[in-house]
Amino acid sequence: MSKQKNTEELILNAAKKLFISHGLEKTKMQQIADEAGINKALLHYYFRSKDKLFEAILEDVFSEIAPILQSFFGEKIPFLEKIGYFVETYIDLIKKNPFLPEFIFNELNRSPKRMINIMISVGVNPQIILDQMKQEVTNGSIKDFDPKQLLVNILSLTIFPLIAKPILMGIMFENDDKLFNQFIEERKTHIKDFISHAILLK
Amino acid sequence: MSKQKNTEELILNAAKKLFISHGLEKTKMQQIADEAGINKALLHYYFRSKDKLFEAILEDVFSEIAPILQSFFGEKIPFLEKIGYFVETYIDLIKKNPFLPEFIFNELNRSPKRMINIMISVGVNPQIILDQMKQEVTNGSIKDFDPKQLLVNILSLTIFPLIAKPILMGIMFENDDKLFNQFIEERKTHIKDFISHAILLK
DNA sequence: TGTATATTTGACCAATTGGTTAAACCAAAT
DNA sequence: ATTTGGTTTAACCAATTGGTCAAATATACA
Repeated sequence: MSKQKNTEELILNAAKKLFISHGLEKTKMQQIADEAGINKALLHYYFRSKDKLFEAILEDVFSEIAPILQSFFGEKIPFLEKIGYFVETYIDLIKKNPFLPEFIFNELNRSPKRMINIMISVGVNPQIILDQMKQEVTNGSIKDFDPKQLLVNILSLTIFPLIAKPILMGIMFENDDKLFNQFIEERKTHIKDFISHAILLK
Repeated sequence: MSKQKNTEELILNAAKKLFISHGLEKTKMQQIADEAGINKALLHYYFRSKDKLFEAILEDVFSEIAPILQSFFGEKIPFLEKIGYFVETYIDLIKKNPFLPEFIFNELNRSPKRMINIMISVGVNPQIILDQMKQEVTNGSIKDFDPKQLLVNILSLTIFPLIAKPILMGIMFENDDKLFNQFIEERKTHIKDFISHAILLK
């Protein structure tokens, strides 16, 4: 079977797999060709250069992440629910794509401007959620913390442990993947609890 | 002037500057030689290979960070003070060496085992601070959160914003360095406040 | 001064890598 | 069957890069 799919898709799949797990510079055009089972020149035939191919992958990856970011930054659901939902969907996304955090982080430092543009084009606009937090403060439902600090706290608590997986694994979980996964799973509720205790006015 | 210092130090300084700001693979031996004002072959004369040279820099960098980690993970000072001290010294360290987080993070993903060994050899042992937290819980001075979650929270809140500087700058601070620095400076007290509110029993 | 030892240099090498090109292949239309 | 157009391939190229080496230079020592 697998009568041979669309060659372009063959390339995209191979490139995605390798770019995400090894990054831009460590992934060689020859590797992508091998992974796709085709000739190297074909890569240049379909996509002009390595950079163009990489960019195609970037867009593809971000179209996957976009909905999560949009619901977090944009939708008008209650604040604490929003946090819980964000933590949960983000963690699940990373579980399915373990190399995503490193990939995004590397790309972010390689060309920040491009990434920021993608973020913005995908609907990331902190103003809405910042306003929402200010509202909650004047409501008297949460303590008077700087909304920007609060926003960064949420992102930190959610994203950092996944980025720092290797070091945490080595130092706190004896390199046991199961233990680490359980820890992350528990985090889904812990982060919401922790933030609730920190900001809720009794 | 500059009668020419010890050649070895010349190399180490040049290599440190370039490795830290551009990473291992993007830094070329020729660049290091140019930066040091010497011939490329001399690099191989003093340090056998690029890897050996890089390792020397790694050790150097970590000897700078070691004291901070040791006082956080090791010393027996009161818990909240410890957090405040850690946040403050860590942020100040990064302000002096802006490329350190990216450098460490990259190296961490490049060869986690080596980094973990360095960490351990430098005195990072989470058991002590975890025990300290358990103690505080049984004391009844802080709420009954899982100490591991708490530890990761502290690290996340402190380290993540510095790692994520480019994206935060672009999305929340209009790429204004001054604004961002002020935000980070305020974080020194905010993190301690935030954690206090979250874990302290009234 | 002459000689051994350590340092420095320029030229060179082999491997890797992104990219190019001319020719071969193949399916559909004439 | 032949032409035509897109597709695929093998061979090749130029640039980069970590590393080597023999010769040159400086330094110390007798």
